Amino acid sequence: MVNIKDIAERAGVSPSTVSRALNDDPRISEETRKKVKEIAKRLRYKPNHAARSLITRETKTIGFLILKKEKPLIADPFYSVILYSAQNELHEMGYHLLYGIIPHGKLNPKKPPRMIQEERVDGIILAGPDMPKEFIETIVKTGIPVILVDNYNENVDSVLADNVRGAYIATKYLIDLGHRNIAFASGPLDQISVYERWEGYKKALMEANIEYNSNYMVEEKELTMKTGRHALQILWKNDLKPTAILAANDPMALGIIQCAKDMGIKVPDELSVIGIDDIDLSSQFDPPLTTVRIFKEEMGNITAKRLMDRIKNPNQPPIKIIVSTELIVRGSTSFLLNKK
Amino acid sequence: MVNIKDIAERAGVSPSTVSRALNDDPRISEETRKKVKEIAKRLRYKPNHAARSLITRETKTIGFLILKKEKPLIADPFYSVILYSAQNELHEMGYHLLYGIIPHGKLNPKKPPRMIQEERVDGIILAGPDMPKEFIETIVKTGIPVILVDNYNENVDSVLADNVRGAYIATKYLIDLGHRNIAFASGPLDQISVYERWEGYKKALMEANIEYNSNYMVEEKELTMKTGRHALQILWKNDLKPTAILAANDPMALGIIQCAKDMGIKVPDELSVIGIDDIDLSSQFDPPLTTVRIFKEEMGNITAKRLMDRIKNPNQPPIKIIVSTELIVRGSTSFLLNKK
DNA sequence: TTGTAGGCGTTATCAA
DNA sequence: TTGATAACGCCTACAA
Repeated sequence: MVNIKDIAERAGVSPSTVSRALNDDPRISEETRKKVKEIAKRLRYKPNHAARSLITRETKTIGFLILKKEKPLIADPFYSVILYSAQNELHEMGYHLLYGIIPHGKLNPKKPPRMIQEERVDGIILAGPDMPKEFIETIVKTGIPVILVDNYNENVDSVLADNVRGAYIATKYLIDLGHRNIAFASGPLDQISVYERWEGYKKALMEANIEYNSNYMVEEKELTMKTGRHALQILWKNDLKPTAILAANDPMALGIIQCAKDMGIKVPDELSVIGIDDIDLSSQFDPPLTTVRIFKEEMGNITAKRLMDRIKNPNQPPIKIIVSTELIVRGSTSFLLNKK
Repeated sequence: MVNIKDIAERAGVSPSTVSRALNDDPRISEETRKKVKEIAKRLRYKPNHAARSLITRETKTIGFLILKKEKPLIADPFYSVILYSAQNELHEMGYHLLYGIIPHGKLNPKKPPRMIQEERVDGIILAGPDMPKEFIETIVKTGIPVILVDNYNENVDSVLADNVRGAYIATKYLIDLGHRNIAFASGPLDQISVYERWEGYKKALMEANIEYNSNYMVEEKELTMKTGRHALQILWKNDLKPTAILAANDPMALGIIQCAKDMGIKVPDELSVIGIDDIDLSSQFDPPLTTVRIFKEEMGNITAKRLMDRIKNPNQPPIKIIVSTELIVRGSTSFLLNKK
């Protein structure tokens, strides 16, 4: 690979002049700058990253860390989109993305990840709600800029969807359709986004003077189609069956719809179902799922931008960025039919 | 961050001794080695990556490149799994993964990606069937070790699922169930894996002396539930309707099942449907999808391992690794019922 | 078995 | 406006 010295020789100047010309140092003559740049281009010169970062102490690389649970070895499409859009944004700004996925068992919350210890990254994105608090704080202590996506910690920047409002507008929509017996098929409440959705659900009920009924709330361990099915079976044991269900996310909603079909319950005539996420599948389902859209791509972009900003200006107080949500009405919800 | 000099001082030896002790150079005394390592550990020393790679010319980093189409901004779960398992394997071997996603329009096939030009990676994984040939060859020309996943090029290593056999065993299974009118809901044939699946399908027909009927083949532009639905509608226009359909992948198969339900066609009684991929959803579907399992995780692992091997021993001829496939019988297929 | 010195490619400092 | 020189942290001849 061609280096700065090669260019210097050909241009008849010193290596430091070349370096300055290439970095647009103002105190270099237009003439030499031009000449140097031309030669550099002709020779397809690219600065050696290791050498540069050794002295500048900048890697122009951002780490993206995500935790992996044992059981569902699925890569969650939600984070795939975040990953994509974040890297896209970073690339525009001349940064690279170092991707790390930590198997759940292997995490040592007291030890910063290798990419930080080896000084391979200038900042780090922590994705997902199950990042242990202690681990986050270990990383913060290293002094590296950090940002959280789909998670919250008061000491660092974070980007979240407006889950409270998302669940709220979904529930309110059901109420406006005439429903009163509205259930919430929940996931693990220790995940902040799930918890917030639960809050939004309750808030809408309260505003409509509908009493919260704990029999209408099922807390599942996971957010999958399978647990959705399971939730419906539990809910259906109630004497007074719900006429509408808000699911904590789309896969659960889809599971509920499927299970309802199996049980001979008509969706949406006998049961309205609404999800949260707007995954791709939802629009293709039968019936197409009414749901709350999360702007995932925007979340990824914003995460990247905010992290860059913090790297440039480190002395800012932590902020929490809430990305709005939007109701998408499709076919899985309908007016309450007066059957009794 | 603590460096080799800090350790040297504390240990009362020279920096080079520290370096040697840490790298297990045999001509260092057990005693000093022990002492040095202990201090290093206590001080949480991690070698600075930039400095090391500047001299060793090794980055201990592998690039993972994937193309992004304009339309479906979805991150394909297939590659998410490959990505995960490859990075997992690389991590075990002390390597990092630099993730790059190229928007389809932005690709310049004549220009190696920035991560290569800046010498940030020791090798590169190219994922996906739509990587332009010219681009692959541009990269090969740089001399960097390359491996392809779900794609093939005679000049480089590649890892593929055994698509021919997968489609073959699926089709054969349908034939063994008594079906004769078997359709193939295809995706774009310029994708190697789709093409191979088509071949496997034809091979099974031929062996059973069933004539290939081009009316039973629909080539869709994409491999989604939507195109699956569309394919069924086309196929159903035939005078002699198929009694079984092999879909080019699982989402298409699921779309076919859904559409069949809408049209009042009973699956599997009136129509057997079989997919290829075994995505997570398939087992949860109603009816659960009979499909051909692709060992995605294994493909990712093997890709990483082979690339490492090639980095260590560069002078090997290119090889093509075919990972076997496996039939998973579930509920979407059944014996042909004699209705006429 | 260990230490000294030089160099990897780049940028930063100090002179000129 | 430019050049020489040092330095970043590590590794590796060569010397001791």
